[in-house]
Amino acid sequence: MKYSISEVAKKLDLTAYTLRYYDKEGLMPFVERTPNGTRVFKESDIDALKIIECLKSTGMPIKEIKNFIDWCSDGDSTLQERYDMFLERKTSVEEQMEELKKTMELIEHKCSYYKTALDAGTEDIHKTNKIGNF
Amino acid sequence: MKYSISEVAKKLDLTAYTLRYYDKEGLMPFVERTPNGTRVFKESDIDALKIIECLKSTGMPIKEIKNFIDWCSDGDSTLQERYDMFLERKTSVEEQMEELKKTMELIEHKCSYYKTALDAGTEDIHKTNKIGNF
DNA sequence: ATAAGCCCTATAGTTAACTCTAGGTCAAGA
DNA sequence: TCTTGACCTAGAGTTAACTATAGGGCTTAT
Repeated sequence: MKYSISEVAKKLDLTAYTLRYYDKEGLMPFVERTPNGTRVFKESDIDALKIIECLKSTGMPIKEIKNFIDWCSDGDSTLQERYDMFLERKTSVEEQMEELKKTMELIEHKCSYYKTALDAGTEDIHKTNKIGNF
Repeated sequence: MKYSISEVAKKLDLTAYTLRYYDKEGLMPFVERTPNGTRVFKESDIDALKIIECLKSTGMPIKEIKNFIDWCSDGDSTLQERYDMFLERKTSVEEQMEELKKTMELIEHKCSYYKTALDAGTEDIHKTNKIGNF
């Protein structure tokens, strides 16, 4: 099955602009073209784009994702680099999860703070203790 | 206890530039000044900045954080808005956690993919099945 | 009293990741 | 044939969030 750029954009919830931008940045060297230059995406290209989106969602900048794509093109000699990169991504995601957990605790604290204030009709209910007055 | 802008920057792992930028964007209307204009931070200002950092870490843009700060200045009439905002943040963080979990699964899959390839010395070990060739 | 070191404002510059416009090609339908 | 609509490139514009510079003011140590 083959897809046009706008079909892929819809599938991945991106715009065609974004996909062309990724291509320009060297993230999609594998996508083939018709003789007149139109991009033709195959199933495996979409899989690769899903990995790219995955890496992006870990906060990895596009230039670093390009390194990975280049390594992929370079073949088996870069297996170690790619393995190390994913291990590093794993660590990064773990840290982000920890960070989010802490954020969640503060947010939940604020939710109950405002619930109490709302029930009382005033924030003054909290003003007796010194912390958390925001 | 009072603090200078650079002391606060160090405490919160930000730069003085960033703090002045926040101030310019209206995030710190509560910070007092000496007669000649120098900012003087008190403990409660630092607490407020921690909340701002917390909101920022949920992905909230500075302009929306400013809305919240404005509501805080407006007093009890905005308690509902502030409560709703934190509930919304809570939902957002929950979604981000879900997203990160999915990301983690893919990353871990890639880790074992590359571990296997590395042990075999070649990525070809995976080439028999059609998916996941990246 | 003068230089160092911190503070200030206003404003310009940077970076990442898009997002859009202009100008053009090509294929299919009325 | 001619128009519509999808595709293309090159390059300009946008936005958020800083980051830095220029020019100036206090305070403190030599």
